[in-house]
Amino acid sequence: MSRENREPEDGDSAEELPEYAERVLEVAELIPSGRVMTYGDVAEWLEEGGPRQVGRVMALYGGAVPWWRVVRADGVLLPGHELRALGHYREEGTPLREAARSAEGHVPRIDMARARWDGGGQDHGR
DNA sequence: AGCGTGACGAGTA
DNA sequence: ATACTCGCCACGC
Repeated sequence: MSRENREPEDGDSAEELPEYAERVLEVAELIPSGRVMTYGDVAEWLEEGGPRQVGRVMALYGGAVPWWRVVRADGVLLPGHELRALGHYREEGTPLREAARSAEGHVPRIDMARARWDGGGQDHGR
């Protein structure tokens, strides 16, 4: 019960963001500094779509929000933006998991067990 | 209309 | 720990 609320959104400009995208970005902005949420978590929170849909939104409009706080469930940093993300994580104190042996070019992953944010038990208009 | 692709995720080998 | 498969769903060709 969510796939029928389609708004044609005619030629009027100013807001071309699909409602779903807007919600995803909204959640992304809620994530506290130093914490992260997975794509799947966001989707569950919204009770709509799935990880891939959230990922699509982030890929397209993520630049407008703290995109580094929305991560993959396995904690792997976003390919292509690893250094930028890493900078934010170190700055925010996000728990990271570095390999015991530091190999060159190896990038740390997020310590999901500690960094994952559940939503703080907040309510999201339900 | 089918088919491949993806800022995904969980399960299996 | 890595590799592969399958399920998922919106998009583009």
